[in-house]
Amino acid sequence: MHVTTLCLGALAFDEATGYEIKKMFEDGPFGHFLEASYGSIYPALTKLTEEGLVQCRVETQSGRPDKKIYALTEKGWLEFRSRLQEPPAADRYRSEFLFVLTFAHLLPRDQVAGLVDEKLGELEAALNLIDCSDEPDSPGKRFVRDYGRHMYQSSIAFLEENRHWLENVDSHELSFPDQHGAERTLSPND
Amino acid sequence: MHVTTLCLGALAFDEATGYEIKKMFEDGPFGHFLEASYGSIYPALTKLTEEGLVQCRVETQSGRPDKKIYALTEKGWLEFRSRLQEPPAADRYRSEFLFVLTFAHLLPRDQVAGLVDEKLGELEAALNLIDCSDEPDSPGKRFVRDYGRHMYQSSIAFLEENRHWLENVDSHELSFPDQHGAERTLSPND
DNA sequence: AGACCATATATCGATCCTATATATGCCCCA
DNA sequence: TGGGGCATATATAGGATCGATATATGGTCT
Repeated sequence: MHVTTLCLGALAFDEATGYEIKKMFEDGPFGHFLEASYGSIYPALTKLTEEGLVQCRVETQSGRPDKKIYALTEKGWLEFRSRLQEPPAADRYRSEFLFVLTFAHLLPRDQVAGLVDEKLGELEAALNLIDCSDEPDSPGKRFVRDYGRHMYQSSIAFLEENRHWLENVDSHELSFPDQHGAERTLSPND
Repeated sequence: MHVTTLCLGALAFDEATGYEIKKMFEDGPFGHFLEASYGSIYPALTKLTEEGLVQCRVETQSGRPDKKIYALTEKGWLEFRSRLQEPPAADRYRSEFLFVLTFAHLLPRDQVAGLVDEKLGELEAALNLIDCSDEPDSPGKRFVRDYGRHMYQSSIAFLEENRHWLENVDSHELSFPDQHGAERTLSPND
């Protein structure tokens, strides 16, 4: 799904500037499950304007660059509804946290505990952000927000209940294996 | 985190070809939480070879391109352990599924139900894939696998228990609003 | 006073993905 | 027995996207 489609979705809620659209991917309705950078949003808005799917109204400001407020045209509205029909791509989850934990046996115990603590803090903060956000004004928004809260809570619960499996292990394989990783491991018992 | 680091991690398990590394991001130990394409893996392996972090052994084959089997050097091993010390970037979750559901009120009821059904199918398939995979040989691998299973189960549970909030709504706002999305909505009651 | 953050647009370079090219053997189904 | 599709295996061109930075100023915090 192209960034232009995401921008159409953002503008389907209300007219907005590029800056405000970016914030929708942080705090707003798309927070926690979508991201887009200025480097993709601004070119997308330019392209949408050229295609007649959005229109731009300029508000002059002093001290800051002029505000360019974008709004859907009727053509853009129809185009967005058409794109919503297409099957969405598969969800993607990228976690360097889990990547590092995969190699917990190569790290000192304290560091593993620190990583888990930090992740728990992030998850709590994200949960808090959800609960402080505006009340959703549509069933879709509500559903998505509740889904996010559920998943964060579930993640916290798992980490708290299972972290001991990572932190209470004795063996730490810290040496370079003779041939390759799977063949030979070293532990304090060797 | 750079793809080169991910490749070092893959080779920390065992020597492998580029093709096999790619599979590790689908079925293998990194399945479900990391992705990398050929377009990034092959250049990464070339770069790692130039830097002396991995070495390459060629096995000739008939009918297929020669197998290039890559293995960590001791320098690569030390480099990988060093990179594991660095704090991992924040997790990223991208869901076009949730994006579309945010606009559930713009879609026919059947289509919403279809999307949820399809997502449930994907989640069940992913769960099944985890349960069919090899037994993990390290606490880290086991933890990560169990985390994945937990989150898939949690997602399934939420969708089954809450889908009715999306599917049993009456109002569908299908027209282009006069000014912009937030100002005026149409429903059968208007 | 000074540091930093919010506002606001814009772009360069690096990174990464998607799609494709190439080549062949195997399995399945008709 | 033929054909389609899939698995194996490397490689790259082109496009999409991100991260960092530039610019400018007013407000808040210390």
